[in-house]
Amino acid sequence: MPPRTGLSKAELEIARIVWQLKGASVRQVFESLPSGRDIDFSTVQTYLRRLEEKGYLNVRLDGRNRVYSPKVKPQTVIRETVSEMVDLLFGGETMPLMKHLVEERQFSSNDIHQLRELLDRLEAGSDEQ
Amino acid sequence: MPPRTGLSKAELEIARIVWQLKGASVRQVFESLPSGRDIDFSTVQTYLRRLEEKGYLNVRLDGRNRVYSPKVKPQTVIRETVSEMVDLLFGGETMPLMKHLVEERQFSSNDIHQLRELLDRLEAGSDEQ
DNA sequence: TTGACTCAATTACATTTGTAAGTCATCATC
DNA sequence: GATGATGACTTACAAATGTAATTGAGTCAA
Repeated sequence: MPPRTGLSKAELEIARIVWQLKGASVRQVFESLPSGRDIDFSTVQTYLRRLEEKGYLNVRLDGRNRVYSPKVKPQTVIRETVSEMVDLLFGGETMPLMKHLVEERQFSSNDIHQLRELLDRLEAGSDEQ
Repeated sequence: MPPRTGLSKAELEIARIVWQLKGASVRQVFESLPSGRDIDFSTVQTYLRRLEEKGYLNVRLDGRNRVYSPKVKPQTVIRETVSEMVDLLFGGETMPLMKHLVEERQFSSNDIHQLRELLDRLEAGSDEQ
């Protein structure tokens, strides 16, 4: 397979809907757009087609409807996108992003608790190597 | 001022160099490109011009050299870019990104230590409201 | 059986982005 | 004072992106 080329913003937006629905027709995606998001049905068609062309989605025919489903795992797309962003904004270093997030975004005390647990688990599990 | 439009990847790359140098001529930016990054001098010129047009950089003339300096604070650009990414990838929720980062990226035990401290400070300081 | 719809497929088109070439002025040097 | 480097400024141009109109076929209800 040719090296996937990145997703544009609009494509990512649409891909996320397909991921959530775990496969969907153009119409389903169209109808799942958040209310503020006012784009044409045929625009959605275009994005889905491009996502398929780029190798991110599979298509199958259900009668005469195309049903799109994830091909590349969301996990993978997320990893790649985040990685690119870390490179671009922080020269590839994760810690500055972590600091940025902790300092600039909102967390409930429950969130903080969960984060602590994540860190605990990390340390516990970091016995390899 | 017109609402700044987002930065493209190439523009962000160049902007970061200007931030680091805290102001630089085209040539200085050009020479600060990492060795692998092989783009033309005039390409750098174009990116800097666009960054200025978009309102992200200031220019001043030093003799016949243009010296570009940050206009919008890096902090702000970072906040906006991260925010957009969180919206796009995680529907605006920060926690899933935090989990992703903790689970998918590498941290030294010192990093983990620092993160714990950040969280401590957060909780300590979260007395406002 | 004729609209009204729905959908697939194709085509369109302006804007943005990544990248650079061309032109003209200036400066330093030979 | 011709020549080479430097840089500003202008222009270029293909690819990617955001967005949609058009066309044509199939389906359903009246």
